[in-house]
Amino acid sequence: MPSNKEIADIFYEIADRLEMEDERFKVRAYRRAAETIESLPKGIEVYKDNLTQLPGIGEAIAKKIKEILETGKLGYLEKLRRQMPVDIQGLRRIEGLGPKKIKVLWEKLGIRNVEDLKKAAEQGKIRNLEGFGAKTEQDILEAIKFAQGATRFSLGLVLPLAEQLASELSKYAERVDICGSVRRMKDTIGDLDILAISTEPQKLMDVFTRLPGVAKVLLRGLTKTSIILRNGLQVDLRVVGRESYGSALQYFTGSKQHNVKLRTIAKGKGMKLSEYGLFKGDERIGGGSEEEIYKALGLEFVPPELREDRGEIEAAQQGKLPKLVCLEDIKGDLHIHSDWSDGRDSIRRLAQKCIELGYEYMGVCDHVGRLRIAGALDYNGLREQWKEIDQLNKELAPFRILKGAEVNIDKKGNIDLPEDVLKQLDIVVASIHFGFKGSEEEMTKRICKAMENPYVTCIGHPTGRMIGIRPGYALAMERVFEKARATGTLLEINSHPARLDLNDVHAKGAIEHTMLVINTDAHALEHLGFIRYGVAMARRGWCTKANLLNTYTLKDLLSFLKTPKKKRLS
DNA sequence: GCCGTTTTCGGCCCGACTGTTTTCAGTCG
Repeated sequence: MPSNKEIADIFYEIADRLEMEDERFKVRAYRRAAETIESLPKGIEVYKDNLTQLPGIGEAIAKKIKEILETGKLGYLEKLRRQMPVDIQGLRRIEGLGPKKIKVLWEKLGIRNVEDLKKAAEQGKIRNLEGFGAKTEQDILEAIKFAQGATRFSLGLVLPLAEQLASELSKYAERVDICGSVRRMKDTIGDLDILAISTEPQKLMDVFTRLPGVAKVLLRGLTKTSIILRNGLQVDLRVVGRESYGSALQYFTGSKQHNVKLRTIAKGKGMKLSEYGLFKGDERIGGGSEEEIYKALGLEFVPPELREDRGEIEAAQQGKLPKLVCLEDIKGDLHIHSDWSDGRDSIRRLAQKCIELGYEYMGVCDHVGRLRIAGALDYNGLREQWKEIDQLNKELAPFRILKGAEVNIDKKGNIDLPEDVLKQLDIVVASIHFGFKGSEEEMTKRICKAMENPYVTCIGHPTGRMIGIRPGYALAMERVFEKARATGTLLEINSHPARLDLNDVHAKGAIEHTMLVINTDAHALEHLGFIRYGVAMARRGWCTKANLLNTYTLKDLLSFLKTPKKKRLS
C-alpha cells in the first residue's frame, strides 16, 4: 500500500510535467490535491469511498487515486514519463531549476538527471543555452554540490515514520524503542535505528522485512536486520535480551562521541561499558536501564537530546544539567498563518485547535506588506482581521488571540510596513524572504538593522536554511545574538520540519544573550503539531522554560509585550 | 482539474527577485 506521501509525490510530479507543457490551472489542481493528500491525518485508504469530499479532489483525481491504490501505479503518469524520460523529482531539488528550465535542458542537451546536469555544467555547455548564462551555470554547480551533500533526511520526515514502524513492530515484541539520532532528535537523520526485546526474533524479523515500503533487505539475521525503504532511508532493527536492554539503548542512541567519553569514564573507575552492560571485572553491575548506567558512572541522567559531547557529560558529573523545556511547558504558538493570507484554515479553527492543545494563547501572523503571497494583507486587510480577532477573543476567553504579522526585511534591513501600523500589533515577526545571496557582512547588517525597529518582536527563521535544499544565508551569528540582546529582540526557533531554524547549535549560542520563541509557522491545522520539532531543537540547545517566551503564562506574556522593547531583556 | 451566494461555465494568488532578456521568463514564497 503506497503511503500518502508517495501518492502525493505522484501528483506533484504530474503537476511538474504538465507545467512543462504550459498548462496552468491543471498544474494548480494537481498540486492542491497533492497537498491535501500529504496532510491527511490518516492513511488515504480510510477515505477511499468519499475521496471527492476532500478539498481539491474531484472525480478525475479520485479515479487516479483508486488506480494507484489498486495497482500501485498510475498509467497517466507513466505516459507522461514516456513522453519525457527525465528525473524531474531529482532535478527539481536543485535550487533554481523549475519545470521550464528542466525542459530546455532536456530538449537542447538531453539532460535526464542530476548527473547529466553536473557533467554539462562542468563542460560549460549550459551557459550558451537561451535563458541561461555563466552565472546560472555556476549557481547550478553550487546547488548540486549542496543537494548531494544532503543525503540526510529531515527529522520531520523520519520521526513519524519511525513511530509508525515501531508501533507496528511492537505487536511482535516485548519492547520497541527508536534509538540513534532520531531519539536524540537531531535535525537531520542519516539512518534509523530501532531496538527491540522479543522472544520471537524470527517472527519479528519476518514482519520487519515485509513492512510496506521496504525496497530492499540489506542483511537479515536474528539479532540484526537492515532494510532500505522506498524513500531511500536505511532502517536497522536490533534485538537484544532484557538484561542488557538499557545498555543497548544507551549504546545505540549515541552519539558516538558521547559514548566514547562514557566508556572512558567507566574505564577510569575500573569498569567496562559496552552494549551488553556495565561490568566490573566479569560481574555485570548494570545494564538493565539507562538510568542505572549513568548513576553507576556518577552522572545525572542525560536526556538523549543532549548526548552530543557538547559539555553535557561534565555538567552531569557536577549535577548541573539544565532542566530542559518540554512540550507541556509550551503555552502558545506565536507564528501562525490563517486563511487571511496563505494559510489554509480560519482563525477560529486554528484557535480551537490551540485550545485543544492546552494553549492559553496564539499569535496570528499572516503575511503583510510587499510580498503578496496569497494576497498578503495591507493595512485595511489587517484592520478587517482585527475585527474578527476581537470578536473571537470575546467568544473564546480566557483564551487569547494576539494580533500579529509576518513582515519582510528588505535588502536594506527595513521593514515593509510603517511604524504607525506596526505599533498597533501585539507581535511582529520579521523575516527575510528574498535576497538570500548577500555577503555575510550585508546579511548580518540587514538583520541587525531590522532588529533596531522598535516594534519587531522577533526574527523569523533567522538563518533561512531549508534542510536539503539550501544552506542558510551567511550570518555572523555572534553579532546577531549581541544585537538581539541590545535591542530586546527575540529569535525564533521555527519548528517547520524543513526549516528547524534556529537549529540546536545556534539556539545554545543564542540563549547566552537573548530569549527565544518556538513557533510552528503553521499554514494549516495539522502543522500546529510541528511544535515538537521546535521543542526538540530547544532541548538540544540546552533551553529551559526561562529561555523561551512562549512558556510564559498569558499574563506574563502580555506584561512582557507591554514592556518597551529595550527593557524586555534587562 | 476543481469549484460554486459569480453554481454546470468561467475563473483559478500574484508580486518580487534574478539573471539575462533590452522588455521578460522562470522561480520562489
